[in-house]
Amino acid sequence: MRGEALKGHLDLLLLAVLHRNPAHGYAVIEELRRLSGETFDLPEGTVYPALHRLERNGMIASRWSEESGRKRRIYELTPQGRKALEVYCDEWHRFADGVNSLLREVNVPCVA
Amino acid sequence: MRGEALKGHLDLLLLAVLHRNPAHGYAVIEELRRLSGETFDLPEGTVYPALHRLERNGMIASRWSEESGRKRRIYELTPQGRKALEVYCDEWHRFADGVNSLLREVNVPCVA
DNA sequence: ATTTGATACTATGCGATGCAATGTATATAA
DNA sequence: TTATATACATTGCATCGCATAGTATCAAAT
Repeated sequence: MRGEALKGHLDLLLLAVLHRNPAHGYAVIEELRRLSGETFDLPEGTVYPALHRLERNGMIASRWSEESGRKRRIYELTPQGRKALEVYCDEWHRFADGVNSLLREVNVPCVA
Repeated sequence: MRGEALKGHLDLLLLAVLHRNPAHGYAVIEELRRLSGETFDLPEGTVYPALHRLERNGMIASRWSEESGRKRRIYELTPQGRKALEVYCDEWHRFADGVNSLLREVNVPCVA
C-alpha cells in the first residue's frame, strides 16, 4: 500500500477502530491491521502523532493505565469524535462512489 | 469534498480520464467533474501541476494543438502510463476494500 | 465598442500529512 | 543474557493539493 493513498483517510480509520473499543496506540495498530484484512500495517511514526493530533482536536481523550506493570495510554472517542466519525464516513462513501463511478465510466482495465 | 481525501489518488483519476480520451487540461477538469457525478470539481492549481508531474514522470505525453485559434496542450497516456493506471487501479480496490472491511467490522454508524 | 464571463495555460509558495529514523523502557521467552 | 515483542515519544523530510496570481483568447451581452 503506497503511503500517499492513506492521506486524508487516516483519521477515519483511527476513529473507526476506537469506535469499536477504547484502546492504546499499539493495540490500535494491531486492530487496524486485523480488521482491514492485513491491508493497513501502519508504522508507529504514523499512528502515534495522529492520535496526539486527534486528542489535541478534541476527537479522542486519553487516560493512563497500568496493568501488569505496563504503562499504556488508553484512547476513547469523545462525543465530538463520534460526530466526526459519521461525517468522515459519509465523506468516504461519497469519495469512493466518485472514484468508482469514474473508473466504471472510463472502463479502466484493472488487473483484478 | 475535503482536499486531503484526494491525496494519493489524483494520479489515478487523471490517468483514468485520459485513458478514456486524449484531452487538454481544461477538458480533463470538466470530464472529471462529469464522470464522477459532480463529485470531483478540481481547481486548475491542482490539475495543471499534476499533469506536468505526470508528464515529467513519463506517464503522459503532450502536444500543442491549435484549433479555432485556441492553443491547447493535448495529453495522452504513454504505454508506461497505461501500466501505471492498472497498478493504481488495483491499489485503489485494495485500499477501498480495506477501508470498507474496517467500517463493516466496527459497525460505524454512517449517516448515509 | 466595450465589458463580462468562460475558456485555457503557467508558476509560486503555504500548510498539512504520512512516515522514516531514532531513542527510551519493560515484559517475556530462548 | 540475549533477543524479541510490546509500548510510547519526537524530529525532520518529502510530497502533495490548492490558494493565489498572472497572462491571453473567444463569445456574448451591454
